[in-house]
Amino acid sequence: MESIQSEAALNFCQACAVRNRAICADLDDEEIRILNSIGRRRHLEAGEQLFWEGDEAIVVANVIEGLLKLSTQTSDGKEQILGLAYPSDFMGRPFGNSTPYGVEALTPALVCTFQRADFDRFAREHPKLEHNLLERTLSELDRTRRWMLLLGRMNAEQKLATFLLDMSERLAPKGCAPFEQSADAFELPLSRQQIADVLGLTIETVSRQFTKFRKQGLIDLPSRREAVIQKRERLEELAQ
Amino acid sequence: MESIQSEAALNFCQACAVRNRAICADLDDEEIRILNSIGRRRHLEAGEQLFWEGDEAIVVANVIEGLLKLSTQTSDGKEQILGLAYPSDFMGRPFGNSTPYGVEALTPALVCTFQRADFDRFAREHPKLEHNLLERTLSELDRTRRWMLLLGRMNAEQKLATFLLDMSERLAPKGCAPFEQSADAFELPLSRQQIADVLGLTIETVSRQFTKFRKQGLIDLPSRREAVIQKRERLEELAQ
DNA sequence: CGCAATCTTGAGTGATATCAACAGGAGTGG
DNA sequence: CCACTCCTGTTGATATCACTCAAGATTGCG
Repeated sequence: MESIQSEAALNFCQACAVRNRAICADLDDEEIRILNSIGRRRHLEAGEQLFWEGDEAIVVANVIEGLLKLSTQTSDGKEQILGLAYPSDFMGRPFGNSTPYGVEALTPALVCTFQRADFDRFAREHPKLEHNLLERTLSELDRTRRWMLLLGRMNAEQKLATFLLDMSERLAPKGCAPFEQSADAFELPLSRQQIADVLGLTIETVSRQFTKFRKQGLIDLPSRREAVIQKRERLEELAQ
Repeated sequence: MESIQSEAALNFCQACAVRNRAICADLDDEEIRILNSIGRRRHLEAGEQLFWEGDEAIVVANVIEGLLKLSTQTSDGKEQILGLAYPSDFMGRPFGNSTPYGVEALTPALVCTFQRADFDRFAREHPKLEHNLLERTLSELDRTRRWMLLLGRMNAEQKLATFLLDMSERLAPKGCAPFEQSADAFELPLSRQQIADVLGLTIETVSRQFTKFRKQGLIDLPSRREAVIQKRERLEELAQ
């Protein structure tokens, strides 16, 4: 088992779909070999939990495929989704004692996990990786702060318009080939309740806003899990 | 002028109040000397702006003394405060093109600024500093995400209770001497409007909640800019 | 003392939450 | 193929919390 793992090690990372975008980008072969030896791939079903809020921070992970949510809740059980993790995103809390949020797969997902102790040690010895992680963390902080404006100062209409535009942008690059997949039609990887938990609303308010947008011809909803943006400019005006 | 600056260089940082807590902690004398040569101290009056949202990200800075706010606004002018910067905190966007938030001093402040290009170059050459910055950014991201729960899922009462407890905690270590300053009585460095902008509320709602807490005996308000926590446990229950 | 800025309080409104009923699909078993 | 159920989402009725608008009160300052 051990030898199979190490033999396959290089191929694993080399063939990795996010090899050039994740924090392991720009590492040399030797570094990749080490990283590979301490990382483990893991499949998750939709709905499966990768870590729980308040866990001892034992594990960190990279997303290879799929979509996951980071979330927390008030003591009376209201949930707030703190962010979504797309392929190449990093999850978990290095250099810390506990994971301050739970992580759950929204779609079937493939992640690359590391024991935090291993990861921390490797990171401290490899500034290039720490630099990549720093850039990623700074971007994530910017994105999170932008979301604070949404949560604190936008009404339901602005929130949903912003959400739809954000999703269409983030889900589009999937087919980043020459024939780029239309960003206007996409599958919603979140349920209405989860959308509500992202936007700080209730499921009923989200549903009503969807209906309103549909009746105004801004969007179409072929099914519960599909959305089509029909008047992007108008949505952009609403989102501002 | 130039020579005075470089002569005084070492002393500047060595005498710095946040020397051991800011991202420059643990740097050796030579590193400190370089950092000092590229940094400039700057005083800010309360209300003075250090950078504007959307600025080209030309400058980054460390807080030495005072309190500053990071904020952004919707296109219709509603403000959201994204965070407060206390002594030893880092502000600005290294490795990026524009500062995604404005920074304004809430009290008279002393900051240590760097041209971003200088800072970026120094950081990339000094992993220790990048590591410090990474740890700080990770903590800030955790804190920001916790605030998302407040903005998205708490009511006005929970928000203000959380705010008061947070302030009392963050302002307390000022007198971190043996005779620690009481955390229960503190000066509010924010106006009612600014508190509203932190909490995603209106000034009237904040004012009403203050009055309610005062009438319930949870807090005292000796003046507009002072608060005294009288029933901390009760506030903690409300904040959850 | 008077003015301006900030804060507080009041009254009324409105957006979103809450509670409740219903609708539509997907899966299951007869 | 059709009933049945479960789950998710939609729609309606009502309540409530926070916002808005407006008027005073307090504070600081020249």
